Amino acid sequence: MSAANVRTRVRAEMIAEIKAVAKRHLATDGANLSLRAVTRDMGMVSSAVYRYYASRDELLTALIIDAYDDLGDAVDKAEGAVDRNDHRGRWIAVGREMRSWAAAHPPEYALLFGAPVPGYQAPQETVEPGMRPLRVVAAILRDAVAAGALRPTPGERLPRTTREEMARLRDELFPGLPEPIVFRAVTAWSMLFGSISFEMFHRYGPVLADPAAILEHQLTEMADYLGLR
Amino acid sequence: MSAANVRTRVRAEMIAEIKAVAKRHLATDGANLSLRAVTRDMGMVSSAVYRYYASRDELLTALIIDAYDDLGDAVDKAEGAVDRNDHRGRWIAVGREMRSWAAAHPPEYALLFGAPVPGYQAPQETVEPGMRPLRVVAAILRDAVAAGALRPTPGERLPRTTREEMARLRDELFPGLPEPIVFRAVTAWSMLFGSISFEMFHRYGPVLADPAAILEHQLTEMADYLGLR
DNA sequence: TGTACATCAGTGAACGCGCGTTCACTGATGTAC
DNA sequence: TGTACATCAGTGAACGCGCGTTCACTGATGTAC
Repeated sequence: MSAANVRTRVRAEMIAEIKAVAKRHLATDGANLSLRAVTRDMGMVSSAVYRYYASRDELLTALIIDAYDDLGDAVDKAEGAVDRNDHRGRWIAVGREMRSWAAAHPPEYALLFGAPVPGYQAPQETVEPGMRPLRVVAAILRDAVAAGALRPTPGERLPRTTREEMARLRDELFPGLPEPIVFRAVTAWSMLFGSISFEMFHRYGPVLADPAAILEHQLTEMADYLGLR
Repeated sequence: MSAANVRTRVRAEMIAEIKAVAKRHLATDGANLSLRAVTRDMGMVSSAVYRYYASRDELLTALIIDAYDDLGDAVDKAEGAVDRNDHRGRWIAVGREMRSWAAAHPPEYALLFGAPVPGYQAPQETVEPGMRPLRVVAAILRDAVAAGALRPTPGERLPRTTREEMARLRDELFPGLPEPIVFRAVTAWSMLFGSISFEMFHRYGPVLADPAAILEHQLTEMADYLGLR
């Protein structure tokens, strides 16, 4: 309750407002977000934002991290609500929630998963929050293997470079999983993003009537592919 | 050889040069392509470009159509080189060529398949060239069905809305194919784009050593999934 | 083949707008004694 | 509790740059007779 806390709190509120306004601008401007436009909306002078962010890129980074965390929280929550032994249901919950979140936050989705912003290099600190959903998938597969609930993949032979790649990925993300399963996880994950991106970026041509239903079915087919039962 | 042809030819060359320079700029500027920068590179005054394109968006549209056609040609050529009865090989050739083309033209890939350019609405004339590769896939599946070379998909029940959606898609793109096969084609296609986009937009985190090999294996798994033998 | 006229490409200046960032400043808020 | 000083948020002007598009113009190229 010290006096200092007032200034600190006001500062936190300002940061929150800047980000909120900036998020609204993402919707129309995409990645060429304008600091001046943001401050204009807030009734401030453009230079004032430099009390909070050292540059436009720093604000962009903050928005990216926020978005990844928001997505990560949503996925955690959705997946956490499913019975731990229902590995198939957990996987589907993750995919379904990824799509729901994207549909609810199109500009953020584009920012995180669309083409990189020209001239902007995402700093290291964005990497870890970006991995959260995939880590959840890794945990599901790990649990399934531990419970003996993963149908073995048909004895397939990965090419050597690919197998090494998957081993590397396992060490980072999928501890303890055999390479072919890591491989299938990557493939299913690609499918998920391809499908969501098609919908979000309107690449299906004519608008689909019920993209959620389509994804739902795709997720069950990918569950089979992953060997989840 | 009439005199008029000279002016016409020069004009065509100018258009080609404008597009070539604009393509180079796509690489650095992405979708916020600048007409002034293009004309500057050509040693022209900025207003001169209006003799060739009525607006920046018109130039963007021309670039998009060119890119779709370039991709379409590449896919046609790659797929056409495979034995007609090797349906599996034809599918793999399509996917492989899509990736090669993307890897060779990252800015064009981002333009076609990344997040939509803010404030730019792709006109109708870009739709048809954009469908070309998927039409090739449709032809492969049609041939495979006609040759009795498609393993039947396990008797799966699509949800009603999804089945209707697939029937609609069939009428547009996949004449004569049963809904479950259309569905699997859409899913495999999503996987392909997800995988290419992950690579092109650097969403795999650390750079992969051999993304082409990974995609190759993914394509064979998707061939199994499609029922191609 | 030569001449008068029409077409068209490219110029240069301008309009009106946008942007990120810096800097010296005012005035309010917080801290130390 | 009151006062002197330090911190910090926000201002307003400016720098130096970018952009798309319009417009009246010059001069070269092409066409009709």
